[in-house]
Amino acid sequence: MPELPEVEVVRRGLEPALTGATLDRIEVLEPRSLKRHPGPPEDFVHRLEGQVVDCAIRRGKFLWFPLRGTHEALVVHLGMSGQVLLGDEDSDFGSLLRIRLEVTSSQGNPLVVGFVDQRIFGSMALDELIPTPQGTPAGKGADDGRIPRSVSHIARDPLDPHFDDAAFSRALRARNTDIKRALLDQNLISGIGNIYADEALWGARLHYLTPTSRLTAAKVRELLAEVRAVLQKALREGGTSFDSQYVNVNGQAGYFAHSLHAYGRQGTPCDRCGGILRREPFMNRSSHRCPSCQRTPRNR
DNA sequence: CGTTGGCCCTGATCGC
DNA sequence: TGCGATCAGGGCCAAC
Repeated sequence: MPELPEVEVVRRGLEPALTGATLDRIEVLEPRSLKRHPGPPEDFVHRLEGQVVDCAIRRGKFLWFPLRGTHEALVVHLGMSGQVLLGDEDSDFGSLLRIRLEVTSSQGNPLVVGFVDQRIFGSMALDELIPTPQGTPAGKGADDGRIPRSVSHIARDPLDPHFDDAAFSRALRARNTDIKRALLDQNLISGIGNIYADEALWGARLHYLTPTSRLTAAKVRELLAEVRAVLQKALREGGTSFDSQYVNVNGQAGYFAHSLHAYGRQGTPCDRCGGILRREPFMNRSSHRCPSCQRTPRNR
């Protein structure tokens, strides 16, 4: 479940179950799901077994779980198709189950966490926590500034109270690229993927190829407001689910797909002006826009 | 340095 | 029904 709202839904599902939980037994069914882990699967398993999870933190689309009394964390990224499901020893997580974690909750209840991932673009890893210069909470659910080394290059996300709007605006406008590529650059602003980029650009009436250098500070503020509005609304509706692939920790789908204005709506009328929405190739994926209220920018 | 294209994967679905 | 082509919501990194 890739973008910020879907990952936050997962974090909120895991937080009460895993805070204070002990990792009893770990089974790696697909070693490629550990591609971010620096050692072999046995190393991952042995270093993790017996550890206690302290909390559940998210920055952008990355999740991590600091381990009590250590400077390490279990890092989770869902990639394009990852799910984290909660169950018990009788749960059948299906043939796409890649990693299985047996835990005992802080209440003493046995639980099983299933990491399911069709495309194996997602992964789990054990990583060192390093301090950030500012020391402010590193992400949602954090109470200190420590962050996994492998996540430290990821920018804060727009729902983070420490996200710096003015610095973002300056950095964005200094770039020599188009606005959608910039919105998808997790080193500049994190948590936005193809769906919410298209939705925010529709909201701000911006074509995805608009050069960032042409944006005024006021337009960036407007865009940022649209980004936040769409992310928050999606979060309230439990995220976007097109199929059974994008679900919360209990396997349930979100409702935001009903609220989309642009993504996946090619051929249907724009909710704002009635123009027929288009889907166009972009960066080996696709972009969705209204041809009349998101006009193609003039060259230069 | 910043920017960009290509690539990593599997499985569901579509069109012939 | 069979089968190849196409597509999927992400991130990394080599090459420029």
